[in-house]
Amino acid sequence: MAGASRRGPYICGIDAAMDVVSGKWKGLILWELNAHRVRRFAELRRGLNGVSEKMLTQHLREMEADGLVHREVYPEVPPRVEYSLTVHGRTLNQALAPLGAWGSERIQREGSEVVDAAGA
Amino acid sequence: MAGASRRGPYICGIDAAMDVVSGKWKGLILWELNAHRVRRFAELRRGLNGVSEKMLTQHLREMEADGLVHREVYPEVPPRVEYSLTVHGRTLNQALAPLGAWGSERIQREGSEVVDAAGA
DNA sequence: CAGGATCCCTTAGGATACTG
DNA sequence: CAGTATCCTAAGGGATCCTG
Repeated sequence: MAGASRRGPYICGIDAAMDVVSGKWKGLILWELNAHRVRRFAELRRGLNGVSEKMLTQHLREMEADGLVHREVYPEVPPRVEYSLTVHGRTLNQALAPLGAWGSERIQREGSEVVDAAGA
Repeated sequence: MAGASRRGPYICGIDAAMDVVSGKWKGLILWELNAHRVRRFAELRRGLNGVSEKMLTQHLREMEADGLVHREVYPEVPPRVEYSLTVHGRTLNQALAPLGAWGSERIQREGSEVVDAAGA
């Protein structure tokens, strides 16, 4: 599968986590599913403004394979599929929180000087 | 510049943080510099087994531009350059810690069943 | 509605050779 | 030693069309 996770031998935890999170929309999908608990395909598409059907499907499938997302199919017509986070998805979201905070701070001070506390 | 950070408008903190961390070796560089405090180019290369000179330079330059890494050049011969983390680099490392822990746990249970606590 | 299939473009990543 | 320059491949991402 194209774009699937490596699942290869990892050097460290960051490595393994990044492997699972890398992908243009995965962070947002996590965010969306965490905020709404349950979302349908079309709802997610609207939430992730600009994502193509292919990419959304692909990311969703990878995240499902990685055990982050649960996919519930209702055998109805018209078809209905609901996505939600698994417990792993939720713990990942929590682990991501500090990083999100760091990023937010970074956005705040965008443009200000960059400190240097290197060797000095 | 190829592979440079977007620095574009970010949707959320995760987005901004991921932008700065994405890159095959950045996590490891952060790790190396955090562990050793100061590293020379060749030392980093050895630490990051398999990285090419080009990629190491490229990543280092991007991280420098992002204010994560400090580059100290000693005008000697033979040339000597020392890399270290800035305070931003160190806080990023701290923000990354929970994610690293999550990834480590994930590696541990590799192969075990993937829980499903979705809609149920 | 949800998504599979296909084609195409852009980007990340890497090998190698050369230089201050 | 610490890069820079160049070339190449692989993977990520996306548009569009088609189907259960």
